[in-house]
Amino acid sequence: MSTGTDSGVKVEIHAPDRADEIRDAALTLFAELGYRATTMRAIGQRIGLRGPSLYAHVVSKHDLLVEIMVRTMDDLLAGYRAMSRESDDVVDQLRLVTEAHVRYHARHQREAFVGNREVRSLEPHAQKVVVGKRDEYQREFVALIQRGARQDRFRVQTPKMAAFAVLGMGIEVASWFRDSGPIREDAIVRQYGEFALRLVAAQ
Amino acid sequence: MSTGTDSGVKVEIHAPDRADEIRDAALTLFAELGYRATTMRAIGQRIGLRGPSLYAHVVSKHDLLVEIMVRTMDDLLAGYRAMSRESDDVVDQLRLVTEAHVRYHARHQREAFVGNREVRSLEPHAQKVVVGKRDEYQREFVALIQRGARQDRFRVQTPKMAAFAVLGMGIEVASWFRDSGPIREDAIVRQYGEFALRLVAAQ
DNA sequence: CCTACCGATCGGTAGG
DNA sequence: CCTACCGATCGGTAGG
Repeated sequence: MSTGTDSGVKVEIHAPDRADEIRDAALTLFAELGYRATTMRAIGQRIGLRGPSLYAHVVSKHDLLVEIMVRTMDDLLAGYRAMSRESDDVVDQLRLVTEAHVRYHARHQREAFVGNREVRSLEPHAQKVVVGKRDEYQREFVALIQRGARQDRFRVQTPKMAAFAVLGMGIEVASWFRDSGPIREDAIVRQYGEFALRLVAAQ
Repeated sequence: MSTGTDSGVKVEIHAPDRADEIRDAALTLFAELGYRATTMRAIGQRIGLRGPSLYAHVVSKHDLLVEIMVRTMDDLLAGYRAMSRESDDVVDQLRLVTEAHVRYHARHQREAFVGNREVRSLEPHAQKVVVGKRDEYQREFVALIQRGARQDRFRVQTPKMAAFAVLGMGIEVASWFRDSGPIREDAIVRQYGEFALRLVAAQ
């Protein structure tokens, strides 16, 4: 066991066991084909197992989706909190949390794609949990922009709309960013941080 | 037959026949459940038919998806072109095409959701056609922002990133806008048009 | 971790 | 536009 950084957040790194391998294979296929179109057989095939063998390590296909989506939202929330603690200045905070948001979506495209596409594939209870976390994440951005507006550092009429615009442009990075493309991850992250400040007309 | 306006574009309005009814029911279910999870029986049920009866009006389930997605991209492209013809000023143009983009995503949430979620459910040929149209739409925004940058009306380092940011924030409107919510469609449309100009630091 | 297999679902066709 | 039905797929279990 050791610790590493990802989006600036300390995360546990441990030797990947079978369950982790399965989750990773599932994530790849859920992103490529969609949850419904992915079969347990295909997930097994990616790691040299037969479909039924997976059930020694995971509860069900649905449970794989839940674990993936809960982890995604927890990582985003942890990234937000870590970054907002880095500064007391609301302008810096908005830049930092936007950068973390965009970096996550550039680096974790599979998670972002599945998270946005498969919410409706979750059973009602799991959906409530995941949507709750997503709403919490969104509310953090809204509250931050409201704070900035109250301090007269941001010029926005509706903090909610500005927050959703910042979140939305960042989410879409997951759909077009390619590691092999001409635009570097750091360039995107910095540029979108700047875009966020422009959006709220930061003073 | 008569004509109406939608996103400022003249579109043919005709008495909806069975095929239109089926497409609309399919669109609703594709958006709610996803393409794979939607059955022909369920589509039929929404309009009082049995599953097999649909085949008198449509070729296949896949063909329904193709028709829906091609129409979506054609409507977006037509909206873009209609709006960009409304002005010679690049600042006005960016505001107008962003407004049309956002209005489409506020009004056609089902189409937007399916369009973004189900590209990978298309057969290779159909996927090439739809992705081609989407790329064309994106290139229009990039070219417009490049033009504005050359005229020194926009201050952007990478027109492509600014274009994708504008497109992305608008696309996400389809995920959170609710007709019954506190924010009115016109308010969103105007605000996002303004956001686009702020993003490119329009002079 | 495997093979064999069950039960259910579903797109599409046959034949009226 | 319907009922009856085929052929294929798939999540998950049994039993080793």
